[in-house]
Amino acid sequence: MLRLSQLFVRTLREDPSDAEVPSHRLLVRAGYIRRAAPGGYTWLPLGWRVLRRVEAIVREEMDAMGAQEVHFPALLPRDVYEQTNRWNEYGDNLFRLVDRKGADYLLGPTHEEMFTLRVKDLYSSYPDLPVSLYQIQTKYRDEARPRAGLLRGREFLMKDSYSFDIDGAGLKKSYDDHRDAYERIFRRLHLPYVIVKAMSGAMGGSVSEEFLAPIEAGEDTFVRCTSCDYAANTEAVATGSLEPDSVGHPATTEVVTPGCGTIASLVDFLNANNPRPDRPWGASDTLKNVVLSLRHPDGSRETVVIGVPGDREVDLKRVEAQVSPAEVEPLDEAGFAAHPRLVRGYIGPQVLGAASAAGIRYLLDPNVVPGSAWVTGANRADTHVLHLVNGRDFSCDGEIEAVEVRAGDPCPVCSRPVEIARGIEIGHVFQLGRLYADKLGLQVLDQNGKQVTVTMGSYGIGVSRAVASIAEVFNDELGLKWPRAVAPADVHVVVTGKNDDAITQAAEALARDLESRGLEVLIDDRNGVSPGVKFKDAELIGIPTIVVVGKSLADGNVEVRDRHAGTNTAVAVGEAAEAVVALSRG
RNA sequence: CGGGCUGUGGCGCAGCUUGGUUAGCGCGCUUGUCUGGGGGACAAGAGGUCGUGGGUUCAAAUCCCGCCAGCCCGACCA
Repeated sequence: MLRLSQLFVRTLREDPSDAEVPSHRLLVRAGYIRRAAPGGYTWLPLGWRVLRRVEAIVREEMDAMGAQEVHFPALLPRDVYEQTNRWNEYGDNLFRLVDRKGADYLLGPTHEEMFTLRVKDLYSSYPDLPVSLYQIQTKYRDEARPRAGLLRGREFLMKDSYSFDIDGAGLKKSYDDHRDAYERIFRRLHLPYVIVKAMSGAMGGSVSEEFLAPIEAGEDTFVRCTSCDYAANTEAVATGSLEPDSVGHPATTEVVTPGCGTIASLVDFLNANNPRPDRPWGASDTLKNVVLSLRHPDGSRETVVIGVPGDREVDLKRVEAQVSPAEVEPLDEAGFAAHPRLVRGYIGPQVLGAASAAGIRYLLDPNVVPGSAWVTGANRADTHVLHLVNGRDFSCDGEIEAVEVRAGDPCPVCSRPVEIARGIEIGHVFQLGRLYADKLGLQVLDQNGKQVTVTMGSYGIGVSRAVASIAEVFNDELGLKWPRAVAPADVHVVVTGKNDDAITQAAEALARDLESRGLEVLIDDRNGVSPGVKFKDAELIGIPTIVVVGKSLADGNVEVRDRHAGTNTAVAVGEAAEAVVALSRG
């Protein structure tokens, strides 16, 4: 039994000034956590209980799907990460340290290498596979900017698992098993989630999905269909299929457009001097050609131009996800100087293309559909062309998903409008394939006695982040209100009488009764604390069932309050324990 | 890493502009009395390197510079 008179906790009457998002504010205020370091939190007894309950659910479901729990060190030697080049590639987010001998170490941000090498160490033939291993481990990432309390720390608890299979079909099954287990886990946690398609980046062809909890404080933006179940990370979202433009367009004409280096000025100028007969010109009639510089992994640079409708911005993250592993940035001054054919503000596709004299690749966003007509630059200062038709007057070297996605864009599956939402990544499932196994030489003998490279998946759940996400979803103006599956206790007994009187005795007896029925009980047995304070604390702490033993005892009743339903029911003392048990199981 | 704001007892804040008593208020904490169904009252207390290092000055919480930390926005985030 937890006694509030003894419990190591202090609730705060006011919000801590450094906490902004609800989960951070309430977890600190209700005495679950305290900040200990930049991006690091101390778990106080209440918080630690919630974390352990979440962890237990994750563990149960992982075990149930046949994964085996192991535990690696968080402190890892550099050389292993050298072999996969992640010592370098992981960049500044890797926590690095040096021991007394000057040897380099790191604090594990994720453990692909260690698991791969351990499997290589123990297993060597196909009957050993498949195998899925997992751990629940403290992870470290040297985030440039920890924020939002537990939602984005530098030290956090994560369940990471890895599957090892002999072939693609096996990997697919391991992946699906994990995906199913994740769905069960998040359902049990009562954490709403959306599974979104994620970019697999350089691993081309591999499958990756993220589990996002749709909460405002989240830092991921995703797209979901208002009609079907399509959802995707904005980087991975595909443009809905658009009809080609089959309307006949007038022949191309050049117009002199002095000082029209921007889309807005161009549209204004055209409406004033070259009005359309049918409707005013708009930014969406213009073709904007954005010049980007790609930096390839070998260090070489390439200039490319991407054509998008003038009313849209280019989303560099989406572009980067598609040209990965190359990195993308806008072309700088020196870059323009090296390409005299690119007349800034007046760039048009007529002179572009890999086969052109300039030799610059020209890519089009799918929103620039075949047959559509555009106003665009004439590649001479102060001159634009009208009615330049895609396919008739210019061509491209390929398509690229480049524009920022907007609410209302058509769903790639059902063409109904999509919406944009915010979420936090609480899980990620990833078919790694043979990337790590290749680099670390994880091979086993197959049935024919041949060495084959093992294919892998990696799967993560942010356990501490899940706690924060649950707090983010389940709260109101009074405080937290935990789902029963993860609450720090099942029932919170509030004693409003003075010590040693009948009320106290009845409350203590009820608490013991509840405990003997298998419930975890938190009792507010503090003496000399007014009822108002106790009620406020109970609501703030957020245990889903609150039983008040107080003045209604005179009528033989206690009050059973349901924090979620907001109900307050008088129940005879003798029936209270049963009623609470029923509520807790309901 | 860039921009903005901030750092004063456990928590929330005032004081800083214009340097000068013993650094103040509310909450919380301790003791006592009262009170006892919505953060109650009265009284007496404890608790402070004013983030930190340097500088200016007879004198710095206050002015100047560096650093550290926090929050927000952006960049970053397999």
